[in-house]
Amino acid sequence: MTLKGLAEILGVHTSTVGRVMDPETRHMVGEEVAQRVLKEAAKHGYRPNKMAAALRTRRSNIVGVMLPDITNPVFPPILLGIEDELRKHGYVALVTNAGEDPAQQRFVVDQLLARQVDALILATATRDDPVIGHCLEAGVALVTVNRSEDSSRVSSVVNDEYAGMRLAVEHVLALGHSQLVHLVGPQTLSTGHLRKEGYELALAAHGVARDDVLLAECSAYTREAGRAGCLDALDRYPQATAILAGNDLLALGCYDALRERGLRCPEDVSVVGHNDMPFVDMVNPPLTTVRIGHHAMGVQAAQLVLRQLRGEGGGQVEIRLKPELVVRGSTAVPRKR
Amino acid sequence: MTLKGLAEILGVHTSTVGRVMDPETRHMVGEEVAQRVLKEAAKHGYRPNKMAAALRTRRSNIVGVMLPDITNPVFPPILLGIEDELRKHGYVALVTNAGEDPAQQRFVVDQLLARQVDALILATATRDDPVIGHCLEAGVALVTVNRSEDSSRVSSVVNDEYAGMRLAVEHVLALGHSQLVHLVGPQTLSTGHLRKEGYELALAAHGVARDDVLLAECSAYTREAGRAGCLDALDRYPQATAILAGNDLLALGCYDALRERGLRCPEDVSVVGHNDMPFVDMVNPPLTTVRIGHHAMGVQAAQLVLRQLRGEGGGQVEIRLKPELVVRGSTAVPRKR
DNA sequence: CTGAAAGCGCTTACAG
DNA sequence: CTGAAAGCGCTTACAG
Repeated sequence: MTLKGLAEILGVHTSTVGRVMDPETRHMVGEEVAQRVLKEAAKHGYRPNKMAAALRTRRSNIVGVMLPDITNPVFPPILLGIEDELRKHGYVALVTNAGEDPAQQRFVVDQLLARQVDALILATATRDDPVIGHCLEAGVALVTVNRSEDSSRVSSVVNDEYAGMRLAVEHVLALGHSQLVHLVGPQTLSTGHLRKEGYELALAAHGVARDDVLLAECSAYTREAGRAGCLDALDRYPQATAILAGNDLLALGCYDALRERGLRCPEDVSVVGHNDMPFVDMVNPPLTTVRIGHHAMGVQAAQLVLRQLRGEGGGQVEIRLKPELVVRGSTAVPRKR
Repeated sequence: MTLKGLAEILGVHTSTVGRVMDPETRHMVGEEVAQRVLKEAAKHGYRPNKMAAALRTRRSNIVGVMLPDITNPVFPPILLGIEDELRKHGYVALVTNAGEDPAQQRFVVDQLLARQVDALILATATRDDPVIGHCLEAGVALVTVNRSEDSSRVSSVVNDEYAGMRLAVEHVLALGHSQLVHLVGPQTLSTGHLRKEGYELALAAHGVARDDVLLAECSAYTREAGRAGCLDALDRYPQATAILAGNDLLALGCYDALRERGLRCPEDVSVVGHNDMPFVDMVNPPLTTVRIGHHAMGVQAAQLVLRQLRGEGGGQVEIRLKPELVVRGSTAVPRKR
């Protein structure tokens, strides 16, 4: 059933029916006519075609969301936050998984743009992201979530990574550890980079000598990469008693590596994660980690992009959420040596 | 940039440009003209407006996907499977979280329909689902994934729940357990209902007396409900040595409950889950569970709905995937009593 | 308060 | 091989 169809049945003009269907313009129509229209529409289960409306108004009320991997447990809560907030304002999210490959991401962005999204929320940003340039050229409203670019050409909502790493460092220092290794996440990502800097900054603030700032690289935020990175760290720094992992997935990989080497956590080595993703309180041992407000991050990202759409500019901003330390069983006083 | 804009620049008719843009009709246009059009389009970064095309052709190439809760780790892999398959065929998924409330789900379905989705994949189905009736009335292509209705008015892709429960039952029986409790999931859902039946059937097949078919109900598939259900089971059946949980979340709730009661798993009580969701191999103890092919389920659901869209009817079907038992540390020989 | 008309950006049957 | 025209279902400036 269409506007035209209803109009014919009712013997009025389509524009009259159209005005009744929109609460904003309903008052322009006589009360009696409006009631007849409404009744007839309900009778036929009339559902306005939003695509046609979008074509006409050049507003789809759709926000595209690009994720690197929905299977990574940090993203569902972010997505939930985005959706909750968008829905409140009459928007929907068009979510797609694009992986980490820029070519594929570009393709996905083009798909989203071809579908006339009003704005884009990217959870895929790298520190120097060619895809973002592409989006900017297209002139869509744009916000980055969870990760940010180094340049500030686009607004973002992120965790305060320095603060998070400082919490982790101070926790193990307070326990009495002096030989810490940071399992560094991908340096192409702001999270990996800033956590590394945060680690170095926190150690410096506590007067730790440069030579005692131990690092081991992980190629990706995966359990497997964490295992490899941890094995490497154990080889190179046998003196280490605490591992600060770049995220929880890496921390779980550490568990694998420690088990392989016959080391116990936390008796031999303490481990701290990052994210507090679901169920890390159930692993063995329960993971001490830095909790990031992923849902809130999604909400803020949606609000930010909506503000852009309303033209409430105010320039590029970066919104940083404060993380929180969650102490569980994977950290303890260091072993005697 | 639009077709019209390009046509004006090139001095040809919009329909000519349109024909060039579509690979299917490109051959209708002279080689030389086609090349000029393509070059000009590339130069302006022309991106066809799919909404306009959808309006005209009455085909959006969008499939709506409704999930109860993206935060539940079983859904991301399903979603990934759906997206992978849809993308191959030029479709995109419009994913929304709707929770378990039918009124909210109805609202969400209406949103999706208003956005002109060609088809719907529901991961929210209940055994008798009013929302499905609503979808059917609207006349969209429709498939149910992971869960199914009791009536067979709609095609579905599900796990073979009887087979899964039989694997679980035979595993603990083989270990020597004789007093099993099944932590029953919600009976409004096909998964909860069929796993319960599968449990009863498997026990019957092994000649277990009716009085030894122990059950405890859980109100939802959550860790908290699993804890409550397990506590209840421990009170009512102190003789039980093995718990077969309706899903992994319930199984994790059992871990909480057992810990509260000072019982060890698997020494005092064995626990089997269902789903093999991510990271249950890392909990303490690693969970023995029934692995369900969620990604494959998503792929099949997408294929099925695409087949419907192509008009390859063949009536309503139910595709059942075979589960697989994954034995880990949460099951062992029963304690001496 | 209501109607007539134009147009959003495409696609496609019909001509030539 | 190319063009002219109609129309998908809306919205909205303009009349009356």
